[in-house]
Amino acid sequence: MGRQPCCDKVGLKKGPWTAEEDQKLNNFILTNGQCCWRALPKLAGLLRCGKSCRLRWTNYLRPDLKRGHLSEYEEQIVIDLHAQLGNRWSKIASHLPGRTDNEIKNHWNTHIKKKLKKMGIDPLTHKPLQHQSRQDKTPNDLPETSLQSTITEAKEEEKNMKSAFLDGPTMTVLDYTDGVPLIEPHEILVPVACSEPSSTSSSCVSSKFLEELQLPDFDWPTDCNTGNDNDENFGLWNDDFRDWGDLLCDRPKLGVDDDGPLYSWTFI
DNA sequence: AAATGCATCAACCGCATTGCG
DNA sequence: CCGCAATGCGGTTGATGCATT
Repeated sequence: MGRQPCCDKVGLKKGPWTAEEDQKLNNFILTNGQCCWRALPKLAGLLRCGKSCRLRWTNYLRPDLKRGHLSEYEEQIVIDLHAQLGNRWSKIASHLPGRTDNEIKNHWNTHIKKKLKKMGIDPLTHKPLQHQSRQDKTPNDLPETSLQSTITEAKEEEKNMKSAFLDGPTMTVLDYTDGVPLIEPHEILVPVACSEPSSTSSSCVSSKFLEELQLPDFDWPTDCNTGNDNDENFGLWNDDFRDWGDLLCDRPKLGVDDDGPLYSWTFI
């Protein structure tokens, strides 16, 4: 016996919503508020299932929704949060007022993923692609019996990475969620080098890190280090290393969720 | 101008989680 | 504590429009 369908689908409409349906849903919710989604279609005179109505409302009709593409600033927040939370889109969306989980998920898959790959960063792990050759293997590529040794190898590799980064930025991987490392803010260690804490020259710091990391050759966007939060074109490294104090002890807090405070951080 | 490929995003599907009796 | 219903969430699909050949 299979699972019961979420709603009686016989006679229910599917596919794109019409303007008339939108109006009915909108009017009903604005008049009555969001109540039981399952009963709503009938009450609002819609031939849709409750789930479909909820989705349409949360992703499209809600009056507080922002329209248009995510700004560079929002994109940076998404990247930071994804590094900490993984594919928990609703959690990520909760930190971006007016944006929906669906919208962020779509934007991630169509834009940010490509952007990160282009920059030599694995969008899944947020690590430089150079270190991903082994991890790129899917479980299907490996015999089941090698699982334990794979874990050991992964740990070994993590250790090696730490050593490799000894003179550069160091990150301790505490845990993984959906293949994404979770780190604590205090675990992000950056060497005191090159720049005075008060220095505004983030490019100096970043370029030194890049040299030391010996990343594969690729063209870094020229607008990566404009060092101006108001700059529409600021890139991944923008301002993140302007103030060493921030990195070493007091990273900007994005918010708080069930798991504790969320901090903005950038992996180099 | 037509065919094809690609990118985008709204919407669907099914599993997970939550709340309630 | 258990079972069921309702809701939430993330992965995936498919329609659409634009770009390229």
